[in-house]
Amino acid sequence: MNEFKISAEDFDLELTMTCGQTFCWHRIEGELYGEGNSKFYTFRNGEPLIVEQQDDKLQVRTNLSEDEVLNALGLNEDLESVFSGFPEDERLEKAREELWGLRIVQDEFFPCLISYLCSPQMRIPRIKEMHNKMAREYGEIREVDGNELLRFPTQEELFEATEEELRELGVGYRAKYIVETLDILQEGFDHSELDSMNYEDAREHMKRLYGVGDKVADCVLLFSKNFHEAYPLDTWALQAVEKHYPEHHSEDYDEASRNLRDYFGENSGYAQEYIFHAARNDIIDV
DNA sequence: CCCCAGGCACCTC
DNA sequence: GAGGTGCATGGG
Repeated sequence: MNEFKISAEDFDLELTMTCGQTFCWHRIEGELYGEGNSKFYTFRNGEPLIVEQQDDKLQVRTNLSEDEVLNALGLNEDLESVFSGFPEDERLEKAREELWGLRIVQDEFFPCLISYLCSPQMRIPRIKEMHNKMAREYGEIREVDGNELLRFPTQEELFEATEEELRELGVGYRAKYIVETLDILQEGFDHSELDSMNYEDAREHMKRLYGVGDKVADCVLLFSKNFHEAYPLDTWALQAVEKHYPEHHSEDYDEASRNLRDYFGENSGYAQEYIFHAARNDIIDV
């Protein structure tokens, strides 16, 4: 594997990996949502990618290109200009101070989708457990530098899983979401078609997948398809909106989503991440 | 034992 | 299209 450094200003690797947006990255030595070192890995196109932060540089081991690494970590984005595009906003400003360096990753579509299919009525650490169990059972354990790295299964590999087997892994009623969605994917659902769509069409297209509603569609579009205007509205996010942005709140998902995208603009997904994480960490109250 | 968790599909009306 | 309901599993 190649080894190189890339500059990573305005970037907090630890925060980005552990804030709950991604289930596709893993901590080497330790649990992702627990204690451990500050070295993380994932796979892209079956290639391992290992990253460690050293101040404002990243130490990288991979055969992927530097561009692919930058893209995976959301580093090909100027964080300052993302924030300068937001309206003046007290809570966002506070979240910015506390969480500066948090970036939106770009995971691979398939593992991202399957993780979020598991997310309904589930706590974040347990979604991660499910992701890891599927990786162990249907993916690959690859040894790199004496570490056992988990590669999530490909679409074809996971297609072999039955609903019953998945239930035995503990994913509950979400097993049906996974097998039904895999059928639709195998029948020719091509996620690259999303790339040429506008956001609202893309969200509707995503909802053709079984188990994908507005919220899951938004997460997958935001964290794997570069739709930074997507503003995932889960129970936390919606509570925060109701309390702090009552003028944008609505019980209707589409309406609230439109209000928030109108208010925060083309990078409203970044606003969501900062506000969501701040709310969950008592930086701003809900 | 009860409650709820980063919702969703499906059924009424 | 709006509103109600069942859903697997584990932890508080």
